Order: sequence, then structure tokens, then C-alpha cells
Amino acid sequence: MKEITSQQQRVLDCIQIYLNKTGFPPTRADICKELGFKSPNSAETHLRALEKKGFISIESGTSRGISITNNKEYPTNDGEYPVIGLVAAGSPTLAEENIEKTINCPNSFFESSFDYFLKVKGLSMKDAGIMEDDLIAVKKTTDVKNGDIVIARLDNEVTVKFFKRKSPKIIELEPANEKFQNIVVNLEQDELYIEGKSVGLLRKN
Amino acid sequence: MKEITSQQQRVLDCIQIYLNKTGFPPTRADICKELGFKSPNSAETHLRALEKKGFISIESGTSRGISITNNKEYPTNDGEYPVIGLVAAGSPTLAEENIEKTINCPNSFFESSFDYFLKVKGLSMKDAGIMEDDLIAVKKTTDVKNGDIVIARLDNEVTVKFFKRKSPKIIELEPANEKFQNIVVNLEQDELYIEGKSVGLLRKN
DNA sequence: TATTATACTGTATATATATTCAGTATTTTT
DNA sequence: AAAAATACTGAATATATATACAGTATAATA
Repeated sequence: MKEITSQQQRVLDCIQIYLNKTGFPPTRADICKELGFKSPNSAETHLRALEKKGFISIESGTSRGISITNNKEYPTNDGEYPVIGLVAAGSPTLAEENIEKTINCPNSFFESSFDYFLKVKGLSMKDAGIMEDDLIAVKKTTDVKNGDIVIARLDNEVTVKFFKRKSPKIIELEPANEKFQNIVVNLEQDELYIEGKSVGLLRKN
Repeated sequence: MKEITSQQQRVLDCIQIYLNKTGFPPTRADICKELGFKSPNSAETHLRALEKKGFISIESGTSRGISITNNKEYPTNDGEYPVIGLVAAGSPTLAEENIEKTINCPNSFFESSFDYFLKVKGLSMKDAGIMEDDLIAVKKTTDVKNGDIVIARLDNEVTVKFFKRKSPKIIELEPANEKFQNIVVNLEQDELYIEGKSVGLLRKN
């Protein structure tokens, strides 16, 4: 991130203030009005400079297509946690397209810190009190113990189950519902990836 | 805030997801693309309906001029919510001696506002995904509907059950566990007091 | 010294976008 | 039974908006 000039800072602030006020980004004309420029090209060139320096990104050909780049020099202390849908295929990565929404929540809400909420599909963990559409607070870790509720990826499918190590190479993923079968994983044959474990649960009804 | 239809909810979700993804609201055409509509007017009419019901506001003549209305019937700042143990005898009043601890939590954490957390004892609501030591977010109200999970006081004993009105004078409190019996309450003979209803659940494991 | 970046005004325009109008059909409310 | 709300397709259009082009001027680099 290169150095920002004072005028560019004014434009960047203007965008942020406009966003807070209206909920959507300003046009070139809006910026001109706010800052007293007389030509839309004044705003345009500043926006280009800000984009080049990495402060914003501009969607070409799109009205109000300005978004302020997440400045990760500053920590996210306010605790916005993403909610990710449990899709059958594919991992619940934190890729933007998977984030349904975010939930504001204190960082120390559960016993352990956590990274995201996972929205549960199905009833395979029903007897553990995990119902459809519940939000599991997931801590990203591979350090799991027997009896932990883990988020596991197997054959590109993500599932929530109890973790049980049977032998160094055999792991069982146990549902909490008699209608579902245990999943026996032979680590020599199957590729198992532990996304994380549950450290809490949130339900909205 | 009037009732939202399922299609309108889809549109509202679409706007929120688009905002999370891009940083700016969608156009009518964007919404159509996301939800499979073939006419921009489909999006338009849904937006008008959402505006009329107060879920969004639309800036006229403005591209992407959609903003999701902050549901600020209740302030958004955090609050300290008491955790109250579900003791067999006596009501879960907010008297100091009953408060186990407090939990810091945003006021608008659940769909509805709430007043305290109730720590659950027993497994009578097991099949509804409510386990021992879970914390139920309780909204103090007597306005409950059939199917609501209510916190009811009967003969000075507090219990969490499904509410079902059988007739004007007969209410059934239904557990979600086949090992427990329905409690049939005749309002002419028994004194039933509805402490409130569950609006959410929190589990720490 | 030449070049690039900054910081503007001013005009023009292709197109992105909101928005209206005309229909059709189903469901819900009055 | 009538009216209103919901849920769309499809076409048309005024305008909101991004963006290019032509200048001018100063400060910072190379």
C-alpha cells in the first residue's frame, strides 16, 4: 500500500462517509459535489490513483462500483463473524462468495475463540441438539480429540460429526441420529481433511 | 414492519449477499440475474414491496440506490444479559440471587429482542434440539402462539415446553421427548403463568 | 532535463440503470 | 364476488453515470 496524498485521503474519506450515510457508494458527480470539484474527471483521476495504490477497487462499467479495500492493517476488533452455508460439495472456505452474511458477536463469546459460523443442513446430529439451520461456531483447527464435534471434508463433501479415532489409521465420523450410519475413514485410502471443530452453537427462532 | 413473503425474503437476502460480495447494492438487472427473473420489472416490484413494508429504502432516480433499513426498533449497542438458572421451584425472576452471571451480547442478536438467558435443566425438549445447560434467549411476553417454545410457570415450577392451545380454557404444554408426558392445563383450575418465549439459543461447548 | 504523478476545468458520449406501461395469472384479502 | 396483493414477462425510454478526450499547471522523480 503506497503513500496516500492529502487530497486522495479526502476523497477516500468522502467515499466512506457517503457509504455510512446512504448505504451505497458515491458517483463521480457525488464526490465532486461533496468536495467542491467542478469536473467529474477530478473525481475520476483521484479514484484511479486510489485504485492504483490499493485503497479501493473499481468495477469497470458499473455505476457506483467503488468498494473500499479491506484495510487489514487494522485489526477487526468489533467482531464481525461470517456465516457460511454448509454446501454439500466444496469446502466452507471463507471465500467471499460463500459468505451469506455476518454476525456481530463479542470475540470471547464462546469458551474458545472461533473463526466463522457454519449453517447446518440436515439432521445427522439431531441427538446432539444440532438442528437444521443452526449456526455452529467453528474454530479452524486440526487439533481435535475423541468426542469433539468436527467439521470434516471427505471426498469434497463437508459434514459435521463426532470425531473418534479408532486406530492410528482408522477414524470414525459418528452422527448423532440412529437413522444415519457411521462413516469409517481409512486414512491410507481416503482423503480426510478436518476443517475445524465446534466450539458453540447459535440458534435463531 | 409487515410480514415478508418468501420471494421477497429471497430478494432481500440477494441484496445482502450482493452487498457482502461487492460492497455496493445490486441493480434490478443484477437481482434478475441472481434469482433467475427475466424482466427487470420483477425485481422492481419486489423492491417496491420491500420498501412499502419497511425492509429497505430506495433513493429515487439513483442507480443502486438501495439500502437495507436498519431494524433499529431496538438499539444496536451491546448489552449485559443475565443468565438465570432454571430451578425447579420458583420463578426465573431477575432477582439478583438468581443471576448466575451475565453475558455480553449485541441487543439485536436474535430476530427479536430478548430479556435474559435461561439455563436449561433436563432433556424434556431434547428433540427440539434443546439440551441440558443450553442457554435459551427468553423474551418476556405473554403473547405466544401455538408451536412457540414457552417458559411457563405452573404450581410454582418453571418449565420449557411447546405451547398449544386446545380450547379457550385448555392449554397443553408439550415436551419434545417421547419419555415425557404432555402437561394438560385447565385454566379454570390451574394457575398458569407464561414467563415468556424462546427467541434463540446459545450453547457453549 | 525529461518524465511522471498530482490536481484540476470543461465537453462529450456510449451505456448502464431506473422506471413506466402493457399484459397475464394466481393467491389473498375484503 | 370484487379488490388488492403477489409474481411474473416483455418492451420502451429518459436519464444517471462512467469514462474518454482535450487542455492547463505545479510538484516530485529519474
